Formats: sequence, structure tokens, C-alpha cells
Amino acid sequence: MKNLSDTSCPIARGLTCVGDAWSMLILRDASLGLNRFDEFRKSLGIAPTILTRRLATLTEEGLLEKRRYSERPPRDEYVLTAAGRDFLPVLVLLGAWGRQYRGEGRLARYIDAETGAEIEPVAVDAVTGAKIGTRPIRVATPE
Amino acid sequence: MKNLSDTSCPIARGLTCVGDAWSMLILRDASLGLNRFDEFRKSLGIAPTILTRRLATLTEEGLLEKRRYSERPPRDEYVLTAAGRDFLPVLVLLGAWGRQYRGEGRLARYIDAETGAEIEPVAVDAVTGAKIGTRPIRVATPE
DNA sequence: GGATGTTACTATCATTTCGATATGAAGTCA
DNA sequence: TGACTTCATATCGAAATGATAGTAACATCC
Repeated sequence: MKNLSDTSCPIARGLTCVGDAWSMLILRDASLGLNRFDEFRKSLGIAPTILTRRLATLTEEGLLEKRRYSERPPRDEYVLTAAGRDFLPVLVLLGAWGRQYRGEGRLARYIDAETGAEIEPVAVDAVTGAKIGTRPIRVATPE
Repeated sequence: MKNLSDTSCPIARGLTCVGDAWSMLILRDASLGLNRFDEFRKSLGIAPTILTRRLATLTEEGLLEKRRYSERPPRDEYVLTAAGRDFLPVLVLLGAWGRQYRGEGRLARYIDAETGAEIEPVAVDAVTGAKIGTRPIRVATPE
């Protein structure tokens, strides 16, 4: 896919760094506490070549950060940056969509770790409080 | 990418149908009112081969629906289904992320068509009202 | 009525990416 | 010394991508 980072669309901009399934699944796992190469590999069943590339891209793009957790032997792990952590809501919302429209059979559920209640994610406009999608949206392109 | 639709993770389920950048951009355009092959092609600069395939997949997956708008000559257009419309919040949130972390230069803004105010999308838990990401999340896997 | 235009594609094919498997590097541990 | 761990890279066939050209089925203009 061609480089979209020069468009004025923030969605396209977002997709240039995280526009594929593996990257999003890595971010999902990272958000759930995984950090190491082999943890990702085993969790995802991803080929190591691809994993290496995806981790490198996500690191370059500033969603992950390489951190040395052992000097001898030299070992690195990947931790989420602020940008990476802030991607979680997108994933959670995608999950909510998946639950609603691809929810056949047993599905994992996301639970508030403190209250124990199941989370019901919705996107709202912080200004009006209205659910996104219930009011028509217009796009204002910069001059 | 391998088929993830049998996992219990709703995020992975979602990604099996819409896990690539072109599909999401098509859904974005469809949400903004585009419907026809050539509208998508011109808006995205996508090769017609790829566009054909993506439209077919999105139609099979039930996010778009083919509708004949002219009998002679035979012409079809693509309209969003309920599932397709409900994907918009995911895109809007992705856009909010893109604005925050890839927002250099001039960016399009999303405007409430009625009030004219800029939309500030956030994901919240409908139960607690808390912003997603501000409270720790646990995953409950089905037995 | 022939030329040209419109719309939604398909054919072809070089390039790119994916992904499975094997291997390497830099150590530790017994 | 030899097995084990962890984070990768090398190789290579298969699959997807994408640029370009062409086609089918009409409408419209002169």
C-alpha cells in the first residue's frame, strides 16, 4: 500500500503506522501485558520474520519502545509508549464491533479489573456526549 | 495472514473482515457518502483490481451491499449495511488517534453536521462512564 | 450512424510482501 | 562440553499488490 501520510485525513494517517492486522494484534497483546519477542510469537503464531519487521516498524513509529531488561545476556523487550497505550481504545472498539457482528460461539470478554463488570465500549463525542454515528458527520478539509 | 475467525478474541474476529488499510478507507469513504466504483477509485487512487477484490470481500462479509441503480445500462453501487455503518466509530477513533500522534500540517476535521462544532471522539465504558484506558482491563476467556 | 464518453469492471505481469523452516548469535546453566 | 534460552536473520516458494491496458454494455453528441 502506498504511503498515505501526506493526506490530510487523520484516519489515513493513522493507518500508515498501524494499518495491518498483525500490528494491531501486537498492540493488543502489549496492552494486555506481553512484552517479549517470544511471548508475542507464541501468542500470535506469527512467523519470526514478520514479527521482527512489525516490531521494528511499531518501534520506529513510536508506539513501542525497546528496553534492555538484561545486560548479560543482552535481552530487549518491547514496552508501549504513550502513543501505543492510547491506541487501546481503537482496539477495544474494534472488539466491540467484532463481538456484535462476529460473535458466534464463545468469546473472550473484557472486564473492568476493579469492579469486575463487563466493559461496554462506546465512542461518544466528548462535546455533545452523543454516540458517534447517531448524528451526521461532515468533513472540513483544510483550505 | 491466517484466518483468525476461530479465536475467541473479538478484536481478532473483527480484523479478519476489515484487517487492512484499503478496506477501512473504503468504509470511511462509504460513511461519507461515496457509493460507486469510480468514486472509490478516484478518491483512493487504488488499482481497480484491488478495489474489485476489496468491495467483493466487504460485500461477502456483510458490511456493504450491492444495489442496482440502473437497469440499462446495468450499473451497481455499494451501500453500507448496518454492520458497515456501525464500523464508523472505530474509524473515527482511529482518526482521533491519528490527529493526536500524526497531526503535523493541515488536517481534515470532523464536524457535527448540525451544530457545526468539531467532534472530539472518545471511547468510554457505557457502564461506568470512564474513558477506556484510564482503568485497568482484564480479559475473561471462556472456559 | 459513427465517434466518443461513461461506468464497472477483467487481464496481464512485474514487483513486493508473506510466511514456513532452518539457522545464527550471545549468552546461561549443569 | 553440551543442552537450553532468547532474540532474532537467511533463504525461498507462494501469495498479494499495483500499474497499465483492455473489455462490455450501454448513452449521447454531432
